[in-house]
Amino acid sequence: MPDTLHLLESCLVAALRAAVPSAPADVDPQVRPTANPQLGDYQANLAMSLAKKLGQKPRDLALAITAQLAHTAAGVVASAEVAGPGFINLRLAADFLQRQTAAMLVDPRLGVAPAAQPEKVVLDYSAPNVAKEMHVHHIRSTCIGDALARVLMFLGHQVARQNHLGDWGTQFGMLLEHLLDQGWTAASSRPIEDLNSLYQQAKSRFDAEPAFAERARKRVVALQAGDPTSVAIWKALTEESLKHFRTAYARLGVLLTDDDIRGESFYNDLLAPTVEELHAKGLAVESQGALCVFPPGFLDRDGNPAAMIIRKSDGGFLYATTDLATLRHSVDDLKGTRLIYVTDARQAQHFAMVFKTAELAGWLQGNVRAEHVPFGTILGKDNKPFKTREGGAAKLADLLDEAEERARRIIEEKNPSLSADEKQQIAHAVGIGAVKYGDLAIDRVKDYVFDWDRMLNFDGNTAPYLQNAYVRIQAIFRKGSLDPQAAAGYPIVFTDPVERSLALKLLQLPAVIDSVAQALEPSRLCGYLYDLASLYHQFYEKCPVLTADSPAVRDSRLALSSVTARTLQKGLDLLGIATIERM
RNA sequence: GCCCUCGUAGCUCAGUUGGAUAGAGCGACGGCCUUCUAAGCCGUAGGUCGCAGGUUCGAAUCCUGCCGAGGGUGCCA
Repeated sequence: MPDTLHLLESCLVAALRAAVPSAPADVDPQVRPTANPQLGDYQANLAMSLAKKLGQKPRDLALAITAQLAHTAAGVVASAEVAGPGFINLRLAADFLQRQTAAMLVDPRLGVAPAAQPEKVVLDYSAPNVAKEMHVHHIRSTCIGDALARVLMFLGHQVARQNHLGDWGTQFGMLLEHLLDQGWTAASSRPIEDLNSLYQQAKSRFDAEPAFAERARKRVVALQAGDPTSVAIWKALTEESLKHFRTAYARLGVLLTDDDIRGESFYNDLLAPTVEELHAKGLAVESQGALCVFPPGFLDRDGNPAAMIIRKSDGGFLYATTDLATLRHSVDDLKGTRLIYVTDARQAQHFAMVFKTAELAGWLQGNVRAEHVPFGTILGKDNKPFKTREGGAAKLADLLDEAEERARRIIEEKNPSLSADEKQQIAHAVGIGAVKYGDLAIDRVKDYVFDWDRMLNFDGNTAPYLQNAYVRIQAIFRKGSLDPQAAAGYPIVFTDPVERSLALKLLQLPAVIDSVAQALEPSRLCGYLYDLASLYHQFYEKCPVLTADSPAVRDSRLALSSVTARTLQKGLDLLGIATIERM
């Protein structure tokens, strides 16, 4: 099926070219849904920005374009009116909308065309640290990255998920040294909770005992050189951590598997060659005993060129080295043309320096581009970074427990007759979904306040609200003993304005998905799904389905319900959130 | 000091890359269930879009300067 927005755009460009033959063919007609439905379905704003270039008055140009639309948009646009300084307000033909929606109903892809030019995307996200428990903050990279992976894959891109575990480097020196002091061997094993506190002990000693810190630094070098004892314990720690990560990922319902693990240790052998090449190219120079790159455009606190250290004075490597090696691997070995890094906004300058260095080194060139996808901090009610009541880092597992427990209590109250199994399943889908959606629905780059009442509310832009819209549709089909699939092929007719509004919204799905893939901003999909669910709830109030006035209207409403359900389900799936049959 | 991000209703947040009269939810107030899930819908109240300039047909959105918050700024990541 032709995409509604693209179709309108080509109608507008054709009308422009018919009205003004000298107009450029690649002009953006600036077609978008109107903010105010009273004015029309879509508006085209090209006349105002183009008028000056073409030497015409905006309104005259708009009128000339409008006159041509009768030919170029026959059967699609029912009316086009010029308003204000030169807006062209478009009202689409009802039968066009009805046919488009019916086509969407039978299309397995819901009208979303695969990308014209599929890309190899290397997507770096999640990246928890070995020997530490996952904490609340990890939901950000993990959920945002996972949603982006799903959207890009749905558009037909090849996505290489990269879980860049923190499994190497300075912190392991201190942890290993501390464990060896305690008599650890490779056979020692402790659950992740204990490792977490051992790590904290090691950190305190590192900060307080210079002699220990010195041994810890030497231990890093030993580990990186392959010392058997160090490596054996390191492997045991890693395996224990992987168990913990697998549990967390399964619970969150994200795509990541062991196959996606590309920890820092994976790049160990690439670090020295990367440094050597930068040195050979004259980009890295020695400064105060360390090897540094000074990418242009960055200043330190004294106003001097800012250093990015790629080799410490003791010979060790830092995360800049690893990130540069990772980037090269992504380009040279994985053949990625779009490299995406989903990390904390605090690393923005670090990545800007890494990308600039990679450009200068010739590793990022041509159609290959690297993008940092920054996100803000999760805050508590006190507007400070989210902590437990005791002031420690809040564990992700505890948060998810509480989410499911809160959801379970609400279900118990609202729908006590469900079976225990079903309550548990619903509590899981609703609780986890609410937390993930709460994270995804907010403009990525902003800090946000973690608020159970916002996330688990059944009104407003929340996962439960969307899940409930889906559940209500399933209830209709269940009540009528009908298969939602059976509605495929039913013609759609509008008998109430809300049906038309619902169809218009449904047909905006492709544009929204494209926009998410381009801006790497899942909240846009959330906003769309919320609008859609809200319209469906209005439809549900005003338009009885099973008891509609005629069989034709009933079938049409079944069709609208069916395609809405599929759109909600697909949209939530792209966000990594489950739908349920009852709640 | 320099650089980056953010500042929208009492609270939590949207605002389709510059479009028309800035929208939701919570909280407050008032309606709607013998009828497909009221886990919903409808209505009322609530705004100097941090402040001041600028750019233009048009600015919450872009530019400049202030104010405020957070972050970064060489041997952690």
